Amino acid sequence: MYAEHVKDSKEDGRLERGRRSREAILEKAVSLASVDGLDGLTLGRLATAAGVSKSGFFAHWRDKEQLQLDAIDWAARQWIDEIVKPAHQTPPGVRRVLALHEARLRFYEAKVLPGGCFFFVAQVEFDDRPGPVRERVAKALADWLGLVERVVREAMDLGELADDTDAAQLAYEIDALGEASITHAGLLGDIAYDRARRAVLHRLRALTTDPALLPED
Amino acid sequence: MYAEHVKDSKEDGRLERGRRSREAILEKAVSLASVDGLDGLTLGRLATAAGVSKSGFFAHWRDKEQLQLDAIDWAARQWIDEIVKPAHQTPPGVRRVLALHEARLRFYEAKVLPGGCFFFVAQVEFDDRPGPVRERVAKALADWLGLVERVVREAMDLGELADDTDAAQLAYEIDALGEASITHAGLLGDIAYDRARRAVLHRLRALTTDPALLPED
DNA sequence: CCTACCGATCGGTAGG
DNA sequence: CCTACCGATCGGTAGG
Repeated sequence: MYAEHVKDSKEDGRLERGRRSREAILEKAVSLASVDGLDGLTLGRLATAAGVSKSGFFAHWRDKEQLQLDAIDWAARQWIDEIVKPAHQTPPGVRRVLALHEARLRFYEAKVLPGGCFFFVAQVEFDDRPGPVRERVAKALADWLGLVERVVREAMDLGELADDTDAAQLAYEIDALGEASITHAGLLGDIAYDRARRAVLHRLRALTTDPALLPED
Repeated sequence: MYAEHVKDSKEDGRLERGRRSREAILEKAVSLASVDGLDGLTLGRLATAAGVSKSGFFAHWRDKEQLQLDAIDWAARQWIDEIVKPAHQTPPGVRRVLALHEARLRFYEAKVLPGGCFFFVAQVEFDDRPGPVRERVAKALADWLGLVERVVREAMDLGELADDTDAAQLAYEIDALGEASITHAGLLGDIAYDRARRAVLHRLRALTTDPALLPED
């Protein structure tokens, strides 16, 4: 770290410029891939969108697959910053379960990414294609489901959800109801987001020991 | 019709051969598109898979978009034959609602299409891309949701589902829970199909006036 | 010898 | 339906 800093100073901020360039390219890559997918994302269009030359990529990434892997990591950090962290401002328990789902739907509705969700597109592309990209996408999905499941268990431990709640099953349902809202909203209208919201709210109302913790419809 | 028949006889079955070739190509197209999408489907690979030359397509279709539109129609007929019709052997009511969902999951599990579901991939590709393909995909989704909703209303009319059931909301939830099972199963394992099955079963058990109509877990 | 790029072009393949 | 091609663009790499 120290060595890097010294070197960077001597060479007039080249490393720092490189790092910023890299982050800017990844942000564009995630944005474009949310529409066209990780394969539909071409280096030529990404270069144009990021304002660099095509060959400039190969100073940062060996090949397209390395770019795809780093884009997944960038999108995972965005997911944490934009969805997981805001939801953790809500107190633990059944309200935090709902807050996670609603933060996700707001992320979609606000069109933070033009295609709605990077991970959804990546999952559909790579669910049946072996390789390191698939493994990274699978890990991201498992991490998200694991997080939802832990927040559900927390609510059970606090006595806010019934003891016999199947946490993994509920995590699947919450994720499914959220995922489908993107394509349904895109094809049939924004009412899909309300459907996704009410589906989980009603599910939680049926499972909670204290309905007063949850909002009305 | 009569004129076509006469012409066909005269020309030694050419029209009939053309029709069969067309159907065989569409079947391959839907199969390949279920994995790589309607855009990922390239004419070169489709030609090889169907055992025809690339230029042979242009005897049947003006351009790639025409092929995509016909592939959607072919997949819609397959959906009716493989899912809707079998489910209609179950008596109307809450049991038929569940039968529709389970027929769909069996269609996925049996890998009738190698990618699982043609429509799911097409929806994700075209939900944010204007044009005639998008309109056809949107219509297919609306038709399916409309069918599920009508079967739900039928169950309400028969007194098997609560009077205050929101049929369109329930149709959204059933579709969402089914759709997500494909990517979840592909990335994390077949348990996703069981999760999708149990989610809808439990949802219907909570809404039915006669739990004896539904199976145990 | 390093980095972060540039303009130009490699061998192949896309839809038509 | 075939061979034979087109304009363009793909992922990736050359020298400077």
